[in-house]
Amino acid sequence: MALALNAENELLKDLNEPQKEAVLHGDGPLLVLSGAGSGKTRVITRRVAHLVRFRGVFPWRILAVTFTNKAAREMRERLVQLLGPQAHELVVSTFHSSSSMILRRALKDPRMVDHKVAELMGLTPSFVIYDDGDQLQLIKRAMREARVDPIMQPREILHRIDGEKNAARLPDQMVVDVDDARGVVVQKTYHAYQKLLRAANAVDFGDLLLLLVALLRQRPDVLDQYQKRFRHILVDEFQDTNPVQYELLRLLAPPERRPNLVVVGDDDQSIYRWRGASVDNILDFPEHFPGARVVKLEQNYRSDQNILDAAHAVIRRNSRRMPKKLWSDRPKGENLTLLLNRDERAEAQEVARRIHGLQREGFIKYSGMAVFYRTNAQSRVLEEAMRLARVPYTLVSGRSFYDRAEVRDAAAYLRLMVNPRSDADLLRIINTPARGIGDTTVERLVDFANQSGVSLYEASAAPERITGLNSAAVRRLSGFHALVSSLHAFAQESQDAASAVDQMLKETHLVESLQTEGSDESMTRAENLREFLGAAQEFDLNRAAAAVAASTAGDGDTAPVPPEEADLDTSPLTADIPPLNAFLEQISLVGDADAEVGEGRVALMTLHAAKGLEFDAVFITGMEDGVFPHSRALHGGESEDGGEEMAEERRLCYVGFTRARRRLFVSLAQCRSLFGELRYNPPSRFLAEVPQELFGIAEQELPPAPKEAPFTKKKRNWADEDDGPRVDRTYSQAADGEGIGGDVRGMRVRHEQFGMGRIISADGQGPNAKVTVDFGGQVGLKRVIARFLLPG
DNA sequence: AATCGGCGGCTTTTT
DNA sequence: GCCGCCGATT
Repeated sequence: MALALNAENELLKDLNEPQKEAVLHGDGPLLVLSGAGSGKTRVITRRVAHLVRFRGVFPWRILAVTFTNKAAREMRERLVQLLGPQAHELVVSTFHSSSSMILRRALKDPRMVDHKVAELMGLTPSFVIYDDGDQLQLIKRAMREARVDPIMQPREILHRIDGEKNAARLPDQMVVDVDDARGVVVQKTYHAYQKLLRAANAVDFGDLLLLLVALLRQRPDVLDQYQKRFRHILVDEFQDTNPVQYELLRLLAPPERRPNLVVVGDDDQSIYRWRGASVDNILDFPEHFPGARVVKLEQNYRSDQNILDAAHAVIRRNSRRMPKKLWSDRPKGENLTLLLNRDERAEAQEVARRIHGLQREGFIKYSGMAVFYRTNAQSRVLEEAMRLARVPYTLVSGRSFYDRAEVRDAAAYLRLMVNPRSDADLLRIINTPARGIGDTTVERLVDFANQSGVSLYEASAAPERITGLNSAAVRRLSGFHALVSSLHAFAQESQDAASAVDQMLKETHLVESLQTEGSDESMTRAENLREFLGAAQEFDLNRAAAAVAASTAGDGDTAPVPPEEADLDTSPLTADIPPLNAFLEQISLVGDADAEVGEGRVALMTLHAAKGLEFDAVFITGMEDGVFPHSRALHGGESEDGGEEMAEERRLCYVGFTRARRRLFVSLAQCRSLFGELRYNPPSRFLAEVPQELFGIAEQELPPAPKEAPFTKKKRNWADEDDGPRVDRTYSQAADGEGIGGDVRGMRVRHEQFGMGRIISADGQGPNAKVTVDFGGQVGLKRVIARFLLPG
């Protein structure tokens, strides 16, 4: 017993009081309001470990959900450290991934064979998950088939459908006013779209949650099973839950039963409202779950006080917050630094220069620094500056590897292997590599399939029945059908993902066809496909290792299962999913998990991507009204959400600031080109909200901004220059704003292609102003865009 | 069947 | 300013 106590103390020793309270909280709902850097992951992992080791809870009774795979992986790793192999019996995964697994299990369950859940009709356990691109394709098809008025962009319809799914509404449950033409379009398309998905044995991301909710609502027997199993549910980043996710939680943990539901989050860090997340979920939690205990974690262990003060100064302007204030017993630390720049290039240069400086001082490594921006479009200039200044950097952006065309092709083949009904995948690769099946043939195939009510794959089985096809087309189609059919048969037998990938690459000749092309680019693509095979091999190895670990767990000294629950399924959710399906699931839901921030490199990312990370030094660029806060949020007062958009921008700013441990640089440009146009934005309102005394003095003189830029010079080679204060020479020919800059006639100019010349006449304004130039000799008169000219 | 050019669009994007 | 889509062209 003494030993156990010591072990327990070990588990609690470096926790502060509220953290301990959350870890030791007994039964019933608990809301942990956890400010930035206050150790929330630590609370969740310690609580899980405590439940298992000191409260006799079986690990398989615990469901821990996160939003991102990265968060899930980190949590799992920490739990393995705390619990050893037993941790593999826990369910630690994302909402989507656990929903997907529960759905697959349910579809497989013999009791479900005649499942009465209409929304699930047509789905088999090997359903595939459609991504963004697939969705859009399907939307277009749905629009055609439902014959809707093309008054809306497919993208917009998709977005609206997504919204409906996030709100847990099926097509029939959509609330549409008859006069609302657009709403009618959305609803009709939504109906057709769902039909197409089911016909293809496919789901989209939204379906994973929505269909599970529908299933649990209509099948009390299934619901009961999971309610009984998961006696402890923990949710991370709860501020980002959307209504379906919340509904799912309420089904699994009904409020009236005082469930052991622990949600952890920070309303101030809710930045995904536009994706359907609802801050109300966290704000109203105590109401929805009567008797919920609330614990606040307000001690920040990450940032110096100055940084926290700045962050607080910004976030306090939001109304409708849970009252709390972060504090730290860390020193005040360095002042914040404001970087004023003439334009976005100067800004990027300055950031690169400061990064060099910090690195040279020796206290902060490249890997401890990050540059944030509001929109991806801003990254280009920053990247360029980093390259020229020889600052090693990584661009942190989602899931690059699996987004490459050739990898997606390979994935499409794999999905067809497990699910030949997947029309979107078939259309993607029917002529990849080129096998002479052109648009006309495909069109006829699609028509035929529609008329016969079968999938494209099935339709291609008897191509001679398709009207209008010549014999060559018939032959090619049946060849293609044979290929898919053979791959499908192989997949049924295959015991691991890698052999299936290998077989697929062999039979399709994807790699060879790229190699015959011979260009550098196609060689890289071929290489990517081999890497894809490598990923499958690695996946198999990991899976084997996890299986071993799970089988050796299980013999702990936890309490016995009560006899009435003896038939409860306690196996890992991943059990029984065939390897190839599991691999595909990982590709769809996890993406490129290994593409981690490079060691020894500065990280460049959007503010959204920065959530959950921390760095010694942070640069926030583009601190201008219109950039950050984004222009869309600027005129938000009268919009339907009453300034919620601005509130979200402010939370984003708070997230950005609180990523910094020691140094925070905020940077703005007096003007920047946006959509090819020079824009003069006022400094961000968030800057004005930060008390002056937190800043050192703005260190640079702000050079006068250019008004118009008739000549954009080629990039200077910044890296070759010294580090002194610089005056960029890009706009040495600043003009006065009239026409393309006063009278330019007669001016000597140089053009990259045409050489030297003299301006004859000019017309137009702004970036697309054109001039007629006499280049003399063979070239003669040319009308060119003024931007492409250098001063001669 | 592949390529070229014009046109529109355009925040963020865990899954 | 850049990308992606669509239609037209060879």
